[in-house]
Amino acid sequence: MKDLDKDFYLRKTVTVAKDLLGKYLLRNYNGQLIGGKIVETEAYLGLNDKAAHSYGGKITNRVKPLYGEAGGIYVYMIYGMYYCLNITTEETGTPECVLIRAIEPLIGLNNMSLNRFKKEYSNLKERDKKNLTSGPGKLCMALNIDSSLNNKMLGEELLIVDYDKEIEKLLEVEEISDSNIVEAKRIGIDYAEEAKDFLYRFYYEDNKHVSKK
DNA sequence: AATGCGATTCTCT
DNA sequence: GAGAATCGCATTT
Repeated sequence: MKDLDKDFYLRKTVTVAKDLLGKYLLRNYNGQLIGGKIVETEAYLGLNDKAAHSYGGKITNRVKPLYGEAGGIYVYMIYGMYYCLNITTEETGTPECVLIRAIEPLIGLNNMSLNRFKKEYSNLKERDKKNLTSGPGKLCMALNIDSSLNNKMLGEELLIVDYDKEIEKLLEVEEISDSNIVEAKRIGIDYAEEAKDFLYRFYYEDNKHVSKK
């Protein structure tokens, strides 16, 4: 199990967003790994993307991580109560990133359930099992991702890896097989004028942990 | 110093 | 489908 190379993130943001589907997002949590398979992402391009925090190349305290090295972590708070996780892409100085919108929970189910619902996973109804990590705020809650990770690099507390034998051993439930990748408009950015129609959202068509169909 | 609001989620209806 | 929760940050005074 090895973190993806920096070169993976040193590519077009839209390409990275699409290629992150199927990778495994893992959180180092109390000495254990918890997480699952990425099933939904969005690309945010920066300079010409009115939906992006870095639109026009603005540099504020909040968005500084976006200007850092590819493979960095950008976590911001939204609506005063949720966090969203992004991974930076492209060359240093190019403020672009990929928002991780949903994962399929596969490893550390009970820990994720306790973080989200203060209940054992075995006590969850089907509805809540589906709800565990099916949204950007939800997955941050389940994986205990907050602003303490902001502006750090992937690899220690948080990592993204390819499927391999080690991952296979950690799986606690059967995976949903990868289906068609859908390209869609991004969620929650109706204010972004022409950018609201960009097809920068990607998800697996048949995966039930995608936030919205 | 004050204001306005959001890359969301949950609970009702 | 509508409304509330809740606060850090960007922008304006």
